[in-house]
Amino acid sequence: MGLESYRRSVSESKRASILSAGREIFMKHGYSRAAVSDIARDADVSTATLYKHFTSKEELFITVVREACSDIGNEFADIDDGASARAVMREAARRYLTVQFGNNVNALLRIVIAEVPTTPQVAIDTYEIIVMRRRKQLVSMIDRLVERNLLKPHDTGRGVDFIGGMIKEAFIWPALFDASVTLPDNADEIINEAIEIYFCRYGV
Amino acid sequence: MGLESYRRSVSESKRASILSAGREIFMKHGYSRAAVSDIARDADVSTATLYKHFTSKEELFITVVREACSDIGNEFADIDDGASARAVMREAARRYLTVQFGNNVNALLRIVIAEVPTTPQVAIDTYEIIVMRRRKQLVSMIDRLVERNLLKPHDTGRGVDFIGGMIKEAFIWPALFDASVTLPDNADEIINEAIEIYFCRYGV
Amino acid sequence: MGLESYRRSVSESKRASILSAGREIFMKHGYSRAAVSDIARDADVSTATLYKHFTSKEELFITVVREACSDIGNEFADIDDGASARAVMREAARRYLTVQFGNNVNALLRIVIAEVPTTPQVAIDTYEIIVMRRRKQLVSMIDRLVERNLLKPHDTGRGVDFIGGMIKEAFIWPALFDASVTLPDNADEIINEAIEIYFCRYGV
Amino acid sequence: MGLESYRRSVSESKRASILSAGREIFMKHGYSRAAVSDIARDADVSTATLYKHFTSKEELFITVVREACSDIGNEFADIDDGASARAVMREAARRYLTVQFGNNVNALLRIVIAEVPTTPQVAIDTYEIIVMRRRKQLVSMIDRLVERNLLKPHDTGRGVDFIGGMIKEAFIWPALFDASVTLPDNADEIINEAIEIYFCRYGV
DNA sequence: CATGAATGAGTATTCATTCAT
DNA sequence: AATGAATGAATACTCATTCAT
Repeated sequence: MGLESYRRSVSESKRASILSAGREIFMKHGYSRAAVSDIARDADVSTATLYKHFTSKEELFITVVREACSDIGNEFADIDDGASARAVMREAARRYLTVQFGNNVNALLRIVIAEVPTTPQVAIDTYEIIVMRRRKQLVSMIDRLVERNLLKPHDTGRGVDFIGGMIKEAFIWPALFDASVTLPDNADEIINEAIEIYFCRYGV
Repeated sequence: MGLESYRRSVSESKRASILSAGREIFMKHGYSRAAVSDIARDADVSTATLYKHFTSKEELFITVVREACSDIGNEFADIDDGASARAVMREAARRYLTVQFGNNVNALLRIVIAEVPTTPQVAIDTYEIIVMRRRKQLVSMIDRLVERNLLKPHDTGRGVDFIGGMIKEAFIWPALFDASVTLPDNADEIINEAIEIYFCRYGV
Repeated sequence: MGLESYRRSVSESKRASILSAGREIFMKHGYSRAAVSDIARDADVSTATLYKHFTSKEELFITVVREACSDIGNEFADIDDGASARAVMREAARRYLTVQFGNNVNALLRIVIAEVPTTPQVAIDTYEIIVMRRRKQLVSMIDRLVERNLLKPHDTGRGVDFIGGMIKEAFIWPALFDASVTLPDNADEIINEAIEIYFCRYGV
Repeated sequence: MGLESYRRSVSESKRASILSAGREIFMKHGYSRAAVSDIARDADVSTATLYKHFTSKEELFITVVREACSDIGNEFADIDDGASARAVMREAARRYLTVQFGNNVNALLRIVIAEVPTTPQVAIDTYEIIVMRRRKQLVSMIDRLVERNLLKPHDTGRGVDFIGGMIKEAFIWPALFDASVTLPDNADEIINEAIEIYFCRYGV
């Protein structure tokens, strides 16, 4: 029993180090140019062991992406929903960007997008997590603002798309094309203006 | 002389067919998985001929991207700038999306983004064309609406980013992750609402 | 442990067969026309395995040359240094030629010389082994003859060059230009005359 | 007639410039790595024209070698044969080395040697010119010294081989393995000592 | 369970030679 | 006669995956 659990924990730790090495290598070189043998080396396991844990490079990649995305969507969980509407939305935007840039999600997005022609499902799944899961959280957040009569009743799903689009255009889109792009200094200013636009239309 | 011009025309036509085949293959398989030999075969030339025209796979790819982008930015040229502000903006949005989906620019964007880690300059250049060149056209378009007193004076550059972001979020972003995505039926509806939001804030 | 040593022995044997096949192919076709894939085939390994053992064609070639030269310089070790001066020198000349023709060193020299413009260091290194290492042995051999008062004191380094040159001119030089040249029947006669010349000048 | 001779002269000049370019490129890169198209470019002709003059790369190479060797053997023609034996031999050695190093014959020799496995006849022919033709001249030169009773009667052919070997060992052999080797400063000293050795044995 | 050696199926690129004009 | 575009065959090297121990 003890032996078995020891083995399992060793195995788990190997799996984790493979995933970590995989994440690093995939981010650095993209999918095609990432070499499985490099990942195995960096994870201090043999390629055979790697293949015991993941049946193919593709599966490894998918798992890396999933793990990397696992936190996404929870970043809005504990936002103070008693605050002013503007404060709630500002906080949401900040957390969104913090996760996106802090976890280097952009680098992963790039690779996922790159693999659309060859493994379309990965990209679709990732979109589901990266965009739709967050969207759901944000929609219910906005819905609560409507309930509190801080916003007019409106199509809040579409509303989230609109304000999300404004934020993405300013911060994510440039970062997608240039790995060296970081959050600009005037981020708050842009966020605030986007929120004002939103309130112009949907504020009470 | 006749010989020379004959040769040039043959050569031009080969070059064109290489570019066309390259475009197709790159779009279908992405950069890394596209085989130069496949491109040559589809273009009905030998690989050696291909290499006479383009010194490397990378150069071929860059040229494909450039040609595909050559029209971009001109799509707004002849918009009737005497029309109503809403009409002008609606027309611009439509043309933007028509070019984007009609020329399958999204597929190229995917590949360009994929190559950010290995050939960053290509992505940066492409961003310049795809985003900045259009942005400039759109900004001067909006500026004219301001001049005509149809919009309040405002930071029109940032304005273009905002409305562009709203449009992209709804149409381009999903298409980036899923090659089968097309323009939805309710496109006009979304476009109109985005424009209304814009007018709420910046309309007279 | 058993596994490891088994693996090592398999690996060693593959390495050896690659070197042997490489030597044969290089000798038959020269460096440029030797195909790595042919070497792999003859060695009964895949090209990938070959590249596990040697990182490039060049490295394989260098190793082939080194192995082929590994004996060189030792051929004079156990010459009876109590014999007459003429006998000692005759024996040295014979052994020199035996190694040179027996191991087909001439064929390797050809290839090394061929690669002077592209990989100069290989040739310089090989010269060091083929010429200088032997020279050192021979010089100390002659020095002992001087010590024994069988030869007058003289610049023995230059002396070795002179007698070596006479031998090479007669046997090696023609073999360098014609792969079918072998040791002629009257070799001894020529060797003896060269030695006589030497004694005329440097004998007591 | 005038037209025809004009054409012939143009053709001759093209041929000459191909040979000259070929010589340069072959010397710089060796045979295998020399590109026919580069030679054509440097000679300012099309590849097709090149192939009108020479049916193959090999034939071009052979011709280059032949032309480069055409002067060889004549360098001893006008040596003052009334001078002292030592002076005659010293002068011959000097001229030999001047031609060898001045015309960069060593570089050509390298390539010829390199091609022994693939085109053996070229090397054999070249050996005939480089070694045997000169040998004949030198033998008759030595014979005259014997006639003049400045040297004892002896096998002058073998004698030339011996003294030639001593010279080659000191100067040519190192240059063969290292393109940067030039004639050393103490060349005369070595030449003189070789000649002394010769006189020890064959002088009157 | 873990290994690392082995592989087969690719891939980009080059070059001597030919051929239509 | 001269051209230069075109080619087919070749070649060094890579990598995801498997398998004997």
